[in-house]
Amino acid sequence: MEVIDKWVAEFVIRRQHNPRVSPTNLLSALRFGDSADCLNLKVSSVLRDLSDSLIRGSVDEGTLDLLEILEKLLLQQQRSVITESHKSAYCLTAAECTVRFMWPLSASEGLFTDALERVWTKRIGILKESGSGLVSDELVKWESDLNKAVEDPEVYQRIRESNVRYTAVSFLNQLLKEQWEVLGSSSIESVAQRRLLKRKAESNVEGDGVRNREVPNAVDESTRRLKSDKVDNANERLGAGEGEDGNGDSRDVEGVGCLEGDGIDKVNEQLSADEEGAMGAQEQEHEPCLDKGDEMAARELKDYLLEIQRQIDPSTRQMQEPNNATDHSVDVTPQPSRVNRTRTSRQNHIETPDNASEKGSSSRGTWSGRVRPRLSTPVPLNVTPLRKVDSPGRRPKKFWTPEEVEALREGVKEYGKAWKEIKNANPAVFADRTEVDLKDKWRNLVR
DNA sequence: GTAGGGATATAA
DNA sequence: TTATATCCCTAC
Repeated sequence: MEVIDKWVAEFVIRRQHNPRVSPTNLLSALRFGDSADCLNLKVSSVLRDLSDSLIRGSVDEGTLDLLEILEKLLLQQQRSVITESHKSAYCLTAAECTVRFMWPLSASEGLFTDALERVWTKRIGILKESGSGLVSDELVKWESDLNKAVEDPEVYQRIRESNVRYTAVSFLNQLLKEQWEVLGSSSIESVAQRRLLKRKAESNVEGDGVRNREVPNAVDESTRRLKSDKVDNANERLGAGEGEDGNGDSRDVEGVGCLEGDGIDKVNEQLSADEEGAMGAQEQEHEPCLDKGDEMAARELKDYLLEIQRQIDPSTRQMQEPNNATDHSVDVTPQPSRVNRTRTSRQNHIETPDNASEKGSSSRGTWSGRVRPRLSTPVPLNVTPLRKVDSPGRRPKKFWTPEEVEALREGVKEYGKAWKEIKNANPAVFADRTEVDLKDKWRNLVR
């Protein structure tokens, strides 16, 4: 069952931000060891935490912790070269952790010198002693400039007015994109894709008896690696899309990368493309290696996860709503089998309560071409709420984006605490914010 | 229009 | 239970 445990953990960690699931806690709860075969899982966990931090708009010393942990994990994976995006993300995040305390007009006031000591002298001092690859020339230059800022008001002002946060977020996003691509698709999704491809191939054989011979695609390769890994449990590796040299196949990355793109929808696109051809010869050769029981269990687990997610997780449903303010939202809505849907319905489909219930009703039939495990239909409780929960008069909670925070800081610098003027000066940025929101946020920022 | 306290939701 | 972020209400 250990294999299935890992598949589920990997799948849950890699899916869209879920405030109910902490990747770190999940790994701890499932009590995976520190063996090398769990490294990909741990890397996924750190990337998920980083991604969640960015979704929350957090670029802080917790981000530095995650970047340091990521470096250690990558080194354990024998990836001896730390990428430039990793170095730059760390450098700019460290800078942001200091610059954020530069709001007083001079270095002698506020918490700037405290932050300088905490982040650069202590934290980065330890990094230097350990010979960390995160200590770059850029980092050393920033350290020098920030130390100069303590004595030189001009340097202080120059750094104070720079938009470090934006650059830090850009590098963090770049780092996440690169690392997710290296990890490739999750094990469960790889097996699910392969199963669907196989079914399609079988139907082609039954239909016309002619098979096109085609070079096995990245999905096949992922599955092959997964299956061979299963045979050799001691060396089992997750992240089936990763190549032997750590560089994922480009087609795999683009078509099957499951997180920061369109998730499962991209998987379907990959399937769509592959379905135009037929299964390659190697596909047949590898088939006997995978235990049927595990294969079916993996598929059922995936179905369960998606269904449970859709049925009981309001936060996820909110993520799936169109026009969500969060750019990072990923559509993980289970798509009906291509056999049962048209291209236009897929391309033009917009999630609404009506068609959501329509999907619910279809759960009694087949999904992805097979019988889906039944879940009892949730019955709304007919009780009087003890207190209001998001009453009609209350706006939905909307977290501040880095752009809004930056605009607010700039506004305070220019107009002081004239919230109305700040809002009017940035009508586009603060379109969804009242002047009271600005005041509340500023109160929160200076706490 | 702004400040401050309270209510609510969520994560640790 | 506590801390934090966001939203709401009300006094000035």
